[in-house]
Amino acid sequence: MATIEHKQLWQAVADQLRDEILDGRLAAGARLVETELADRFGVSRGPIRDALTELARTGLAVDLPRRGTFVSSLTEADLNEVYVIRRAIEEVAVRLAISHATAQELTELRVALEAVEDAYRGPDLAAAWEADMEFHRSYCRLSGNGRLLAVFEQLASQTVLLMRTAVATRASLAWIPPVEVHRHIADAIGARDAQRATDAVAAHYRYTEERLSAADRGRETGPAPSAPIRRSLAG
Amino acid sequence: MATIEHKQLWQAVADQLRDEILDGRLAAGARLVETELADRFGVSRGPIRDALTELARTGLAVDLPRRGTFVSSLTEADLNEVYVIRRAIEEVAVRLAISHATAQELTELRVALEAVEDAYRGPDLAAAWEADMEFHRSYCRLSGNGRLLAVFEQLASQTVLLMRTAVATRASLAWIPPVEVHRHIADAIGARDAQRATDAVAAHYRYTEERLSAADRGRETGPAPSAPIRRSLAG
DNA sequence: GCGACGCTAACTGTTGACAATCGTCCTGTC
DNA sequence: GACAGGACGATTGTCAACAGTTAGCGTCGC
Repeated sequence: MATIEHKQLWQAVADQLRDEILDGRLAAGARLVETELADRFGVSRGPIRDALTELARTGLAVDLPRRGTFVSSLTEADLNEVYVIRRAIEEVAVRLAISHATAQELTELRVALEAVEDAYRGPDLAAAWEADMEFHRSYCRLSGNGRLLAVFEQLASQTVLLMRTAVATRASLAWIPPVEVHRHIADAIGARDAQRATDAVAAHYRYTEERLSAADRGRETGPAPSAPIRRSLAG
Repeated sequence: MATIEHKQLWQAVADQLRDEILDGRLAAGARLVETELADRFGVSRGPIRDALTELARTGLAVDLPRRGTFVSSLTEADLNEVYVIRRAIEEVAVRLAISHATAQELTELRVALEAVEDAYRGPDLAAAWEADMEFHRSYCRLSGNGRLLAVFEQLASQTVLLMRTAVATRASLAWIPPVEVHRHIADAIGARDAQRATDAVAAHYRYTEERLSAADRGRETGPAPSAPIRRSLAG
């Protein structure tokens, strides 16, 4: 059923820019000038504009009217916002997935889980995060609720960006890969135990918060307080 | 603090189209042709395109590449999707609002509640729905989570559209205004009782589902069941 | 020396035109 | 009579240019 995607220009541009933002080549706060990008990609400003609105839609960029588009500078507060919503919708997602996913569909969850565990064993953190997101995406997809999946997608790309900045200031995060929490979620869904699955999701996010707090305590002794990231454009 | 809004053209167009979709002048499935709209609004196709992508983003229209944009035809399944997510995020929203909204901010909730009750007493269903959405929007705003509010906004406009189509096929809905459920939510938040507030939101959505099921049963046997408590859809 | 004003450069918002693609109608054939 | 194929029309995707606005910088007045 793989329909050939006649990719629009703006999609190709958006994909490219998304990658560059997520792997840090485009730093937070960087300005995305339409004319520059148009030159660089060899297309006119139209598709560039479409790509930038797409990035703004997914939260990777912010669009200030008449002023330009900038790579998002996400902060601690943003991280909390994202996790609060992800937890809420994923708790629902696992329940929905349990109630109407076929046994065959549930196997793809285990595949995704193993990919996560493998990836976190490796050295490439960015790849691990992608696998991580793909695992969560799996059961959001299996929920059968397209809008839920869409909300998740938005938050997923922001999550990766947030992890980047979090690790940048708190290197210790990289040493505590979140593996068991994912296995618990997969197990509970596999057993079609709704209550346990919900709890497992909740536990996942409690664990994540705990990791962040622990890393924070470690950071308090060192430099870099969190304040000055905001409004890098005014300075 | 009222900063002057230099409204972009596409925003004005999007607002206008949104109104027309929500009050039914633009029927579900209607085609939105860029050149036509450009003529009608006296602007070029650029801002029209932006407006259409905005409508697509909020779910009021769907964009088929190379084919055009159409007013969304939302179905029963969409209604379920929307309500599932709204329930999930609103349960969180009330808890957040309780934990960090000032007493003064909570008063705006009561104002919104009274607006809802007044509106449902009147004959204008569309206005009642808007007031209804504004009530829910209040505590989503008070949650302090901007992304949560953004997700709500998307779903809110779809909700209004869904109610339109639901009433079109099940007139009996108009006779059962959902008033008490809102008061329970407001009361629980006002008392800063997180558990009761969460339960009240859950009850709200159970009640809504019940109303829809009841209307469905009424529809299966024949048109309009009796026992009217309150009157009148559009008079 | 410090703050306010005005100028300049750069960029976005908007426009109209061109080109590629899709749906539709008509025709011809099986 | 139904279906495949081709031409036409309509509509979107893309492009290049114009106009208005914003930020930065220098200059003037105090």
